[in-house]
Amino acid sequence: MSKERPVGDKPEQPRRLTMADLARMAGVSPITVSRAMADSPRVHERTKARIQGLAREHGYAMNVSARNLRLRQSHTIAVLVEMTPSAERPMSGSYPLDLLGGITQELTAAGYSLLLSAGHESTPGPPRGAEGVILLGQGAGGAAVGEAEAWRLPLVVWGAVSADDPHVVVGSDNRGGGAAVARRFIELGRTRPCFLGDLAYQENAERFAGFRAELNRNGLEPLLVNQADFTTRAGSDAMRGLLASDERSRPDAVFACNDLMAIGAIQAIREFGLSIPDHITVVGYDDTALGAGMVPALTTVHQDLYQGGILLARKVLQRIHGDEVESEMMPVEIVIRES
Amino acid sequence: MSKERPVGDKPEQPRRLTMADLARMAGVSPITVSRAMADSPRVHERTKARIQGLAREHGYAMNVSARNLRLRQSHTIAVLVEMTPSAERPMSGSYPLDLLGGITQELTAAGYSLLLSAGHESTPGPPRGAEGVILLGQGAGGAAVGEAEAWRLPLVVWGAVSADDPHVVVGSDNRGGGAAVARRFIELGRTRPCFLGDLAYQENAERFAGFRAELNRNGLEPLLVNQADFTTRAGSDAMRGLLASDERSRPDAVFACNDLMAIGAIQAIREFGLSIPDHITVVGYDDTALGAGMVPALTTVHQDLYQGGILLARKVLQRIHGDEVESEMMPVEIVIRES
DNA sequence: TTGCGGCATGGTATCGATACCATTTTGATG
DNA sequence: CATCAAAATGGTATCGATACCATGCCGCAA
Repeated sequence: MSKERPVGDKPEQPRRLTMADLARMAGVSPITVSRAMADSPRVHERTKARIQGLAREHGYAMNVSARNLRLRQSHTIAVLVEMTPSAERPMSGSYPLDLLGGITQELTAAGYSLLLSAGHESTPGPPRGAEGVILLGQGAGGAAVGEAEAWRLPLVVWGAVSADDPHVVVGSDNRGGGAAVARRFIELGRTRPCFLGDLAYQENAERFAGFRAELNRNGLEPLLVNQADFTTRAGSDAMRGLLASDERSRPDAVFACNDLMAIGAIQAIREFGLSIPDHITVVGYDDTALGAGMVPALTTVHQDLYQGGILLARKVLQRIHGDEVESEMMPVEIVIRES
Repeated sequence: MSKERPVGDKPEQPRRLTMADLARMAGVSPITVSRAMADSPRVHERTKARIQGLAREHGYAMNVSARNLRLRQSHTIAVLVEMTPSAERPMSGSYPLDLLGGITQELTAAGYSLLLSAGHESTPGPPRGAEGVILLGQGAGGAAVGEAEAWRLPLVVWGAVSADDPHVVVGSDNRGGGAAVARRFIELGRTRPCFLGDLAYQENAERFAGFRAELNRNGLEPLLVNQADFTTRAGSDAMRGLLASDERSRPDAVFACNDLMAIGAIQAIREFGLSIPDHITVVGYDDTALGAGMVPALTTVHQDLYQGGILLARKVLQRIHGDEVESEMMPVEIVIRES
């Protein structure tokens, strides 16, 4: 006897297939269908195959809400991205997108979904039903961290890794990147290295720290140009200032805290009539497509952001499963090109 | 009598607050709590306030799965992003991220969540439980569209808008952008315009079409340099080729299909010893931060991607509500700077 | 033939929120 | 004070999938 729908909620749709429907078709009970779909060993292979076949044939899609309700879980991770206008933050370029790629890959592989939220929303609570949170954008220093932490959910942050930070942070090895650049300069025999960038940002501070430490080990002290902006224009301006000085004290090696500034610096140097890399060598950071396509191709520090995303995802999942998780630094690699 | 949990699923957690709990605390029935939380007019203001107060005080968070199950909806939109390695596709930069920003804003405002998926996953079906799909990345031409369409869900695509396309597409007015650049060149009195870009991409083809049509109306015919790559290097190379030709036929105005190529072209022109914009004027497309920060600052065509995201979101929601929806072109605007 | 362990499967209750319909309460008017 | 409409609230069933426990069935040893 076909049951009329006693609840008149939405009589429009033809009502999607349920496990009960499949069960009727296969001549088994709903619970058996459930087991078959979960590939449980408690169902005979023959039955299982038949049911799975039927499911595929009729395009059965499981109702996630029902499953999640029964299982008391959502299989969902929230990713919060602080998307700010671009001018003020170093969050230029597609870097969050690369991270997202890695996160997506790892989460979907684990059967989880990714719920995206933008920062500064009016929602007071955590994104609906998320089991964990990944925070992208302003590192472990910003206000968003505190807010996210208040939700009492497993939290992982992308940013600058520091030992005394209580959060689980994944970030690239900024210090190591700086050191690698320093080593490169030393190999090239440069003696008047210079750093361009704003130390107010934790990441830049780390890069400079690594850079300086390595130089000091070799008896050198870098010149620091604290430049607040992140644009090519900022790079040019800063560089022009340096070039104006006495030839004897003029830098012969410039480490810019990102590719944009490095490109600006290169422009200024060439306009000034000096050659790259003969007179001055320039190294950037980020390995953007832009720097790679330039003439001369930019030497830069590459961070594998996709891999970073994978790591972030893996760590939230581990925290959800109750494992202890530590912060981690991604190795970076200096890509030597023409500058 | 306190009920023991008959099902021994997960005895660990302290079990989150439910409406029934709130109901007990407030001395009302669960259904009243439900109404109060939904701000229904069927509950006395006094009661409503009391219940909402309790909820806030105890940090009550509604179980989304249960709600969605009962309501037969998920309040979730899937966003598919075709994230490809970057070298080959024009999807450079942060443009999908800007779109995502707009989408997020509009969806969360409407009480919907955004489920992010990366392209080329092994998942055969639509993202779990989504009510609609937004496709970002390869426009209405790629393979992903067909796949997404097979899911029978309301679908909206970002890409090149064309009249004969059966899909709902949102994209910027590429043709209009091209025309605007043409008008600019004509205003400046240029007579030998040139277009740099790969017409294999629908968007570029549109830009060229608009550019050419407007020039033709003024008795001019643009030179087309079909360049397959999208990098600055490609821009330089193409430009060097043009500069090598006879001075009489050398272009005096270059429209590059994106900012990167425009920048490359500018580099080549300056290396060649010509001045910008006196000898040759250059216009890009996209209005990236990069072009804006350059010296000389790049004149370019700006598209409001954030607004585009809002539009995409709005259209899926409309389709979900059963409204007829048409494709739409976003207006673009030429930003005149120094090049 | 009888008894028993193990495998395959089914019945029933449950996750938490909400629609439908019923019931109680309130307020207003004759 | 009685009567009735409107307002406020509650009981019960339900969304779809799954955990627990029970049952039916098989073959094999005694």
